[in-house]
Amino acid sequence: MALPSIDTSRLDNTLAVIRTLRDQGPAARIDLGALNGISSATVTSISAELLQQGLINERPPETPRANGRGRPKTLIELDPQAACVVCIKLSINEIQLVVGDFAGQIRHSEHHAISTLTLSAADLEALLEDKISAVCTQQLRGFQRLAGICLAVQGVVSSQSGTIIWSPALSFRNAPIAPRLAERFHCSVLLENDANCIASVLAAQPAYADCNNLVVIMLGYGIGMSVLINGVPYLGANGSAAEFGHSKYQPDGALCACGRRGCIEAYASDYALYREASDLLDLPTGDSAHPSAQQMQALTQLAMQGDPVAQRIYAQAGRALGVGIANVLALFNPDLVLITGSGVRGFDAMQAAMHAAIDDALVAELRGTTRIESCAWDRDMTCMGGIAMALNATDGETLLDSQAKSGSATCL
Amino acid sequence: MALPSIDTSRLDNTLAVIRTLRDQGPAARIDLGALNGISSATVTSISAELLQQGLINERPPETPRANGRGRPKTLIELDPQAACVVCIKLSINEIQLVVGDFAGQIRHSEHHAISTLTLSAADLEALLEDKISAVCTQQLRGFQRLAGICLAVQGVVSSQSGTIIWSPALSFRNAPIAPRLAERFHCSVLLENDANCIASVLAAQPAYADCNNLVVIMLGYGIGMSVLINGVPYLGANGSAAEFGHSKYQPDGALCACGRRGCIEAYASDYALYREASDLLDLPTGDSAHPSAQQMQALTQLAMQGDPVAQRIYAQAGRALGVGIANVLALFNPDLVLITGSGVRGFDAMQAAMHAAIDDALVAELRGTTRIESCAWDRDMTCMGGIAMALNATDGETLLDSQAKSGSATCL
DNA sequence: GGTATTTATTTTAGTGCCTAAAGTAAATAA
DNA sequence: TTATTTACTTTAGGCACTAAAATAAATACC
Repeated sequence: MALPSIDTSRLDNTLAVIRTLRDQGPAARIDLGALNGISSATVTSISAELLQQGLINERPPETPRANGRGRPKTLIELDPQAACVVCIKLSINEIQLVVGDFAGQIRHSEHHAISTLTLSAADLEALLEDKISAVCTQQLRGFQRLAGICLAVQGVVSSQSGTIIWSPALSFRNAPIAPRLAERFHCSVLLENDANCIASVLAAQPAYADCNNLVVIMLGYGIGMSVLINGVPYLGANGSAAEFGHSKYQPDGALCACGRRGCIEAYASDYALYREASDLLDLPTGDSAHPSAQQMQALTQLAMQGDPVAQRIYAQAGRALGVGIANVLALFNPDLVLITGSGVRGFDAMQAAMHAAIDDALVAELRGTTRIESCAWDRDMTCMGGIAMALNATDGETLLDSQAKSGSATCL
Repeated sequence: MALPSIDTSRLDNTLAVIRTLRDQGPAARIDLGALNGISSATVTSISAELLQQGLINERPPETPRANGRGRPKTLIELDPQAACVVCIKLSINEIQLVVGDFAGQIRHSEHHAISTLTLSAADLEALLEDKISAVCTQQLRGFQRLAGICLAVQGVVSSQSGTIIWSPALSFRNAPIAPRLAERFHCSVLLENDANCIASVLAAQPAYADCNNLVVIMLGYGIGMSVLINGVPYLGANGSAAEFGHSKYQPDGALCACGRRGCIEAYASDYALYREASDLLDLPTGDSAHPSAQQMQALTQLAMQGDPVAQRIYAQAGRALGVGIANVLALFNPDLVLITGSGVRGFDAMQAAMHAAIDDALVAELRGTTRIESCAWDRDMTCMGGIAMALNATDGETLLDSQAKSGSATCL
């Protein structure tokens, strides 16, 4: 039972104003009131505090006056320097570091090739500390504070305890990495599944704004999923919810990277497709258990050009994906299933078989009104989502902190 | 984005007091404060209003004084007469009507044998109106108001629109029944899936109180499921979430009542078990497509007594159930999966195969810490849950209503 | 039996947050 | 220059809460 609490309306309203400014950009007090269902008098009061705390700025009036008569609006905007967050994406053999400012804009991005599978837990911790320190020294001049760090990891993570339970990028398990970093950098550290980060970005797009139940499936080396219920990632009891890739297509079917048989991932992931294909087709040589983007590109192209063997392999993947999605529809009944990730490059070759499998598996009543769509992907989306989530998670702290020192400016 | 709202704390706190009294029985103001995180001064104020509105009563002090010194507690309790709700359970060839009072106690229960599959939508509406009217006339004397009606239905329902989308008990589809009844009886009508009602009852039990993510699987003629996330049933976009019975075991497998192939239900439901068994075993004659409790009892008994054919059939059902549960674990990662329903009578015969299938399907990291348990079932649980849900849903209205007439007593 | 002590409830005084309405500011239109 | 329009700020008042004081109703102790 939810405890009915003391009045938190001032905090709620202040956070709502900050988030509206972040999502929609500079806005007038009267509009902030309308958007958030509060009176403009209250916005005046809130914005006076935020100004005093240095979290927002008033925009100078535009010289070429906007349309309409009456007193012109005075726009307020987040002070980008008020805080910053760092997002680190950890994937197989690569880490990406991104810095975002208080207004949610990306300020800096860097990639590092690292053979992640050879790291020990201590190595990873040292590596991350090192990279984050370097970014702090080089990129965070002028920011009032480092509000938080988001670690976006492929695999199963426990956000609550900040533990990486199991990641395909790492050879060790159960690493409580977030508390370590939090202690080292004196800020809150958010540990997130990469699919949840991407889903948060997608959910913020106007085209998907009306989806209260959104499922995002990420095709790539592995297969990930995120379920957003009213915009919030569904995590389950210990963070291993939404493991679509390891739901079943065929009991006793193909071997999966997890060690079990018949997982969707064992049919429709990059490594599964390439495993099937490499014996039968003339494809670029290389580590066929960890196919590169070039290798996958070659395979996809064969299917697109009509090669029957490649087409058969993609159709099989589509069927597995379709049965998996049918289960997702039956169990989650989402408004929308969005398929993305680097693997969407081959989606056209899977699509027909996938839809056939879904129609075959479920009667219309259970398919419901769920839309199933694919969506373009780029590799920066994860960190954009991580930045947004880290800011959201730390706004309360930032507020408290700036109330405490209330104006006495200290820089990093 | 959630709109930060005007201050609803008085309403929240009042509802919290009412619910605490319903869940825990009579309580003192000071305890109500402690339980809900509000001051006893506030409870005094709230309870004064509720007394004036006739929703609660003060208990006379107990004559043999309780232990301890100091001023004795004055217990307040819900006035059972302040309101009542009716729950109707609609299942194959039977409807049950139950009356509950404002304190959540069952006051009356009746069963009617009805051949539900021959009803038209209009017939059903007329039937329900008739039965509810009769109950109102005979059973609701003395209650201040009929706060609401809960219709608990097997199958897919849209709670939002009050439409029965698809039920195995009915031969028609898409019946907007709830608005009709609401109009007829001038009260709010809640349409719920039967599994959600049962899950609500189970979730309220102290043994399962710490489960934020609870999955309840109902074995019976069909197979139903309810997912409770923080105590609230997860409904999905149009109410067809948690259709575990129609998630897949084997693409192109056994034929299901839904018309598709390979559903879990096509292996582990009563009709599936009996279909397999009736050709091979000497079982009571009768409609083997809709086996009775007696028929199922006979089949279960054979398996329990060691009949190898019956055991093989139950083991197969267990495997299907296991694969289905593995998918549920991968996708929902609940704290607890509770297996109940009339079909638990045969659970012992399925259990070993089920656990083997789960272990086979999922690595330990994905099985996580989920407990999988079975739990006894009785046929009144659905309506108990319906009563509880209806009361919860209508407390706000009851409050408003009694504020409006504020003391001027009118009886039904 | 009469006080002291303990515990529960009610009353009082004060705070925080919000809103509507009135007042002020800053523009354009006439 | 004045009227009108629109945005923002100030004022006055209300509601809900809490802490602390006051009151109530018991038991414990002498």
